[in-house]
Amino acid sequence: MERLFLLKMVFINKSKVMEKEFERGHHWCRGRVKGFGFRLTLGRDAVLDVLSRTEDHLSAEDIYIRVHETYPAIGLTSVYRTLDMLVNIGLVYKFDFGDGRARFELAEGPKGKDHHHHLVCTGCGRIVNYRDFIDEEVALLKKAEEGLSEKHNFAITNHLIQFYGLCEDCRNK
Amino acid sequence: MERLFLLKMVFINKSKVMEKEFERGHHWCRGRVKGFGFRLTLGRDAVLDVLSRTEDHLSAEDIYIRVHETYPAIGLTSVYRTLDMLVNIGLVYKFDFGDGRARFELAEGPKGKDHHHHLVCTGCGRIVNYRDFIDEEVALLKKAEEGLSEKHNFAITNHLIQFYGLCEDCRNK
DNA sequence: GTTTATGCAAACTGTTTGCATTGCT
DNA sequence: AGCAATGCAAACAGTTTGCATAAAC
Repeated sequence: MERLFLLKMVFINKSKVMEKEFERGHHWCRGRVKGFGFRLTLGRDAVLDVLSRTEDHLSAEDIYIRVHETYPAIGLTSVYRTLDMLVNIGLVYKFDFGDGRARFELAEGPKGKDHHHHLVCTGCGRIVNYRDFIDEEVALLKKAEEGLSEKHNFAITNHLIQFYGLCEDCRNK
Repeated sequence: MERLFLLKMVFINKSKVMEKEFERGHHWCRGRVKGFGFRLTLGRDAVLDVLSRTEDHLSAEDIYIRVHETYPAIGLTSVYRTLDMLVNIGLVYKFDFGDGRARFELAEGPKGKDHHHHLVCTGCGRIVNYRDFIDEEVALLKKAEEGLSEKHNFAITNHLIQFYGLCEDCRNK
C-alpha cells in the first residue's frame, strides 16, 4: 500500500519538475500499450519508465533490478513477459551482443525514432550507440532492401548493423 | 587461450598457408589448426569436414549429428570445444539469428573469403546468404569504420549486417 | 612419455511455463 | 464481475565445466 503511494508521489513530483518540455519519458507509450488491448499495470509502467530513462542496453535482469527499486513487488517473470509483449507490439527492440543475454531498448522516444547502431567492444562488452553515417547507411540499405526483396522474394521489415572492435581501454592491455 | 600465443602463431603461420596452394576440401584448414599449435584430431577434422561441405548455418547440435554419421565416437562437448577453438583462431564465424542457438560457418573457403551477409525469415527461421550490394556495403562500412575508429577510439575488427523479413512462403499465410 | 583432447555426467545460465492468486478495467 | 496479468517454483534448452581416460605429438 505505502509503496503504491510512494510510487505515485514520485510520479507526481517528477511530472511537476519535468513538465516543461523534458517530457517524463513514456507517457506516450501508455496509449500504445492500451491501444493494443493490453492492461497498463504498475509493473508494465515501471518497466517502461526504466527503459525511458536510460541510454544503456539493459538485460532483463538489469531491468528487474532497477524496477525492483521503486516497485519491489515485481517478479523477474513479469519483466520477461512484459518485455516480450513490448517487443511484439514494436515498442521495444531486442538485441543480442553475443554475451548470452538479450538486451532491450525503447524503439522510439517521445521525439520519434532515434535511429542508431551499435559499436560493441569484444574485450569488455561495452556498447556505444553511434549515429554517424546513418543517412548514408539508410540510403544504401533502402537500395539493398529493394533489390533483395525482388531477388529473394523477401518482404524485408528490418535490418541490423553492428560493428565489433576493441575500445581504447581494452586496446591498451 | 592466451592472446599472445595466438598472435605469434598467426605470423609464423602466414607463410605456411600461402605456400600451400588451394587444395580440395578442407585440407587447407588443417595447417591452420596445427599452425596455431593445436592437435589435429579425428573429431576436429570431422567437424571441419562437415563445415566445409555445406552452405547451411549449422548449430552445434546439427554439426554433432552430422559428424556422428561418420565418426560416432564424438561427443557433443567436443563439438562445442572444437567450435570454440575454431572461432578463436578465426577459422569459423559464430552467428546468432535470434532463435536461441548459435550458428556456425567456415570463415573462409579454399578459394578465399566468401564475403556475404544474411537474410533471416522471422516466420520460419530460414536463412539466405546474399552477395549482392556487398561492394557498396564494404565501401560504406570502410568509411564508417574509419570515422568510428577516430570518434569513439575503437579499433574496429569486424561488422555484422543482417536483414529480417518474411520469405515468400511465410508471407502467403 | 608428455601433454593435450575427449567423453560423460553434472552444473550453470538465461528464459519459459503451469497454476493458483491478484488486481485492472 | 470477469478476465488479463502476476508471482512463485519448477521445467527447459543451450552451453560449460570437472575429472578420469584416451590419444596426438
